[in-house]
Amino acid sequence: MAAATGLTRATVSALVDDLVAGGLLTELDPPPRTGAGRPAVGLALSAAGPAGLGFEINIDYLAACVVDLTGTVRQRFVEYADQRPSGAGDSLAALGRLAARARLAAEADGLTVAGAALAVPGLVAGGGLVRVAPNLGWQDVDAPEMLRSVPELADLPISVDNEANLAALGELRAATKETQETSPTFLYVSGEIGIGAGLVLDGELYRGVRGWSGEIGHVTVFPDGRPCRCGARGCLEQYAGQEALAGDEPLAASALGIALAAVVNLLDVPVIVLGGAYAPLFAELRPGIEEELGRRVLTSGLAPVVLRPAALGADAAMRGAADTVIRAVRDDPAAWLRR
Amino acid sequence: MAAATGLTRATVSALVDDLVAGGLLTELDPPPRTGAGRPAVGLALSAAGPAGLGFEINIDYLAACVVDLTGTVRQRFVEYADQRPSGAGDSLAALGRLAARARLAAEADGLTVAGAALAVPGLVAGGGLVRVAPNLGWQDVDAPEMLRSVPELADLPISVDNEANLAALGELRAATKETQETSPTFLYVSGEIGIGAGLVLDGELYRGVRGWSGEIGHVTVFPDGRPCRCGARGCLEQYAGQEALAGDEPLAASALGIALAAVVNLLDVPVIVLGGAYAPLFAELRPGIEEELGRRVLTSGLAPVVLRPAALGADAAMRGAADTVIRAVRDDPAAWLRR
DNA sequence: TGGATTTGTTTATTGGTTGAATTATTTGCC
DNA sequence: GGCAAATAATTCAACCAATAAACAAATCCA
Repeated sequence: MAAATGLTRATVSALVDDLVAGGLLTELDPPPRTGAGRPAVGLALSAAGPAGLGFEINIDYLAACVVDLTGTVRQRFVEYADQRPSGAGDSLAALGRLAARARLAAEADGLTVAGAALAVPGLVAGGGLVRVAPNLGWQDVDAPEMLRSVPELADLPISVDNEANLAALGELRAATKETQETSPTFLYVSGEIGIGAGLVLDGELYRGVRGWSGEIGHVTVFPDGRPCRCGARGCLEQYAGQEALAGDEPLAASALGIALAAVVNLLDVPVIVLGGAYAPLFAELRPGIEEELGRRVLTSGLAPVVLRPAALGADAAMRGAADTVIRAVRDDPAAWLRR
Repeated sequence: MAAATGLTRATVSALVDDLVAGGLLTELDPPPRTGAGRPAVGLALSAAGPAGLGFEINIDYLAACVVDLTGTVRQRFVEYADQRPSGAGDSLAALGRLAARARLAAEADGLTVAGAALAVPGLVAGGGLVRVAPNLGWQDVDAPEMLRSVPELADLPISVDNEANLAALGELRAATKETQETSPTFLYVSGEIGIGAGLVLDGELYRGVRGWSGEIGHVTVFPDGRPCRCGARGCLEQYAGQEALAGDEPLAASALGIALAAVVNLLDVPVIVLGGAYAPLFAELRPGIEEELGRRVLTSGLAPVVLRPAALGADAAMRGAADTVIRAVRDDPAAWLRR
């Protein structure tokens, strides 16, 4: 570690001692074999320290999970039920109960939940206010406030973010764990009734100046095409949204390919992850998308764009939500130790 | 400054002393009036310290300039001549002579040129190799190597970058100076024979993983439209490139608007700057572009996209190039003091 | 078993920041 | 004109985190 950071061994020792004492790191009991010389003490993120509570509310399910520092899912609760008739109050109350169960189970397991984050399929303003979630029928819902009224969650900092953004973060965590790459760049595309995207640039989610990035569903594919509920014509959503997919649409893959080619031409994104309803359809969609990418991406001859399905499936958003909590601890461990 | 940085006045004093001694800052002679109490010593970036040498090679001109720490252009040389028949060797030799004149004039004026950067209308690989500059007829030209063979430039670090990227940096500098905003987000679009773009996110140029970002000219506008030299159909370049503009094209503004709407939907970019050949045509292009943006950007009802012409005109790229040198000094002044 | 090798700890030292006190220079009021 | 209040800059001892170098510990290999 000293070699990797440029600090002296003494400094690293002092810092590591603090982190071990604070429960963020643990020393591995069978020390790793390192060859000649005194064996190094193995270090790993602690599985007993702070944890993140992530939850998601979507059209047909509620879900909550607790993820520890190592990225392992320690608790996972899913409740399938159509949320559209419920209204925000009932949905959030039910989600609160689910989350409370997850938290209690995790703390019985020795974890300390450091915070919570909620994924919603809609536009979220700063402060966690859900501006509008069209498919849930929500408008201006103060989700953190309502969740905090559950006694078991009252003391937690609760943040809210868009489902596609958090799913992208979930996939980011999965990708950095899988490959060794520390700061990958990719676009996560979530096909639901609408189409959202989360853009990860150099290992960081790019939310846009006002948090309105990722609206790939309203990128124009056919300028004079079908009218969209947004008022424009030819939006991607009309050709590759869930309704279009259900209607045996030959245009879905091609339309996606055209829109994704624009993203790659603009941003030089080397990897595209297909999630939501696209994940199970990956095999069928792939050829059509790749054909358009190959044709329309200027640099496709130099390096082809990699296309893959979401590694976490439907859990991506909830896992990403939990990960935002973990990430906050990891980014400033001293703040956690001072608490 | 102590209040702004959170450091103590003692610390700020010590650091400022170093910067003044090193010629990076100067104390203002008539101290600014601050009200009651002992007047503060005014500080400003030194106009006599390190400076950046920026140059540009384009189809019909060569240009070089020297910009000081304050952002003021201290020397500016432009030589109009068609570079297409010249070949890379002759063009770079002529540019080298121009740059040498600029440097000597600047140093006679008390400046120390800290480095140089070159803007080219083409794809640049890491290390400054110009992969391809289609409109100059260049292929795999080691521009830094050839420029360093000019004796007056031999000792300078020379970098090379794409014209649109550097022009975006030039506009960034102009925008931060104009408004107080420290890290603006905008897209700079350069209309030349091809169409390039430089994307500035939160005050930083985003080059893409492999440096291939900004290829907005090959974003699809009409999927089954005109064939493009890149092999695809319906690329923006075919409708809003310089040739299309010259041909009295009613589609140029609308096509641009469609492509720009995609950028805004994806990235939530609040400002778009039109440069290159678009700058003088701004008034004509604006209504058509704004119409499409209003229609196709999902959040245009919440906050309209701001459209403006390039503040620096044709000098943007060269100024941006010089600014990269200045920026390096500003980002790590200690390195400059240690030199 | 002993030397080579690598890791971890101890120790005095250093360099940069802090905090409090001090000095300097103005404005505004009587 | 003089004095108080306000603000800025400097000085200096104390502190803290990181360093460097020496030392101790634990392994491998001959």
